[in-house]
Amino acid sequence: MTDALADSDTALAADATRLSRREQILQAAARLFAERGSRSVGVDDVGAAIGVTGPAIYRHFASKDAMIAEMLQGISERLLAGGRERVAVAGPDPAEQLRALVAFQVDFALDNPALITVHDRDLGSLAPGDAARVRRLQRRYVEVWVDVLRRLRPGEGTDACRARAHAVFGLVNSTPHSAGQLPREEMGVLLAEMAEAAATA
Amino acid sequence: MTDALADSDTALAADATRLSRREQILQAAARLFAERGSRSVGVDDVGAAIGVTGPAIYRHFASKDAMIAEMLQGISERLLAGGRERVAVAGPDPAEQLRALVAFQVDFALDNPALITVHDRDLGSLAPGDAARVRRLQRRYVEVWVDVLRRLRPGEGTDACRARAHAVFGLVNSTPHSAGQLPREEMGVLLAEMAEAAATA
DNA sequence: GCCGGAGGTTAACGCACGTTCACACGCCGC
DNA sequence: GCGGCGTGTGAACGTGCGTTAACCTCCGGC
Repeated sequence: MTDALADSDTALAADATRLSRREQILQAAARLFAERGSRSVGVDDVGAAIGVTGPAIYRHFASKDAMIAEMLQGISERLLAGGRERVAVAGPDPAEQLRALVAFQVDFALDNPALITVHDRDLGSLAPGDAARVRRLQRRYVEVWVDVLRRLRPGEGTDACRARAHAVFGLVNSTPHSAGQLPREEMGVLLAEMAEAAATA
Repeated sequence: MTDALADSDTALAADATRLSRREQILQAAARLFAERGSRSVGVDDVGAAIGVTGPAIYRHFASKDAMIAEMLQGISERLLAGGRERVAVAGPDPAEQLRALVAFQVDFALDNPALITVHDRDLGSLAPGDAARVRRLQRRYVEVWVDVLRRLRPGEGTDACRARAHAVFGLVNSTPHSAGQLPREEMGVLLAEMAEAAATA
C-alpha cells in the first residue's frame, strides 16, 4: 500500500477494531443517554451517532432494554472490580485503602462523566430482574467502602458508614455538573481532598 | 364592596382548591418520577396516584411537559429563595453563612428526596426554553454558595469554588440513595458535618 | 467461483401514550 | 329551580418509536 488513503484506511480499521461494534454502540449510547435520558433517546439516534441506521442496533443487542441493562451492569462491574483491586493493592492500612478508593472513584468520575450520569439515573427504567442484578453489584461496591470506613472509624455504626459512603459518592460524582470548570488534574486534587475530608470528618 | 369581597372570597376559595389539587398532582408526580423517571411514568399513572383518571390532569395543566416544567422551576425557585434568605438571616460572617446554607440544603434534601432526584434528572427532558429558565435559577443558587465560599476562602478561584459547591450539593443530595438508613436527625448531623468538612477542606 | 454468515438498509407493523372530545355531575349565585 | 362553571369520565385519535421482516452486500474459507 503506497498511498495515504490506504494508510488512513488501515488507521481507521485499527480504530474500529480497537473498539468492538458493541462497545462503540454502548459508548455512543452512554453519551446520548447522559445528555437527554435513555427514554428520550431513540434507537435511531444511537445508530446515527455511529453512522448506521436504527435497526442495525439489533444485530448487536436483543433490544434497547438489553442494551441499557448491559451498559449499567458493565459500569457496576468495573466499579466493583476496580475498587476491590485498589484496596488489595493499597495494603492493610485502612487510611491508605481509603485514599486508594477515593483516587479510583475520582479517576473514574473524571474519565467517565457520562457513565456516572447514566449509572444512577436509568436504574429505574430497567426490567426488575436486570435492576436487581445491577443493584446487587452496586451494593457490593458500597460494602467495599463500608468495610474500609468501618475499620477507619471504629466508633461508627455500619449504617452511618454506609450513609457516609453514599455521600462521598455523591460528592465525587458531581463531575457531570462541574465539567470543564477546572483543569482535570486540579479537579482531581480538589475532589480527592474534599472526599477524604468528608469521609474522615 | 361586599360583591368584591364575595368575589375575591370565591376566587380565593377556587384558587385554594385548584392550587391544592395542583399541588397534589405535583407531589404525586414527583414521587413517581423519582422512582421511575418522568418519561416512564404515564399521565394515567399520575392520575391514578391521586385517585383520578389520566385526562383529569389536563384540567390543571396544559400538558405533561408543562407540569414537569412547573415542577422543576418550583424546586429551583424554592432553593434560590431559601438559600438567599438563610444567608441574609445568618449575618455577615461567611462561616456562619456557610453553616446556614448547609443546614438549609440538608433540610431540603432530607424533606424532599423525590424533588432532589427529579431536579437534576429530568432537566434534559425539558423544552429548550423551560430548561434555560430552570438552569438560570440553578446557576443563581450556585452563585449564592460561590459568593459565600469565595469570602471564606480568599485564596481560591471562582471556578474552584463553583466546583466545590457542586461537590457539596452532590454530597448532601445523596439522601435519595441512603434513604432510611439512619434516623433523620442523625442523618442531618452527619451530612452537615461532612458537608462543612468538604467545603472547608 | 461459490456459499454462508455477519452486518447493513428500507418499509412496515403495533403498541403505548399524550392529547382531545363529548358528555356527566355537583355546586353556587340568581 | 336554573344555568354556568369547575372538575371528572370513557372513548377515540395521532403519532413516535421499538421492533420485525425482507432483502442486499461484502468477504473469508472451501
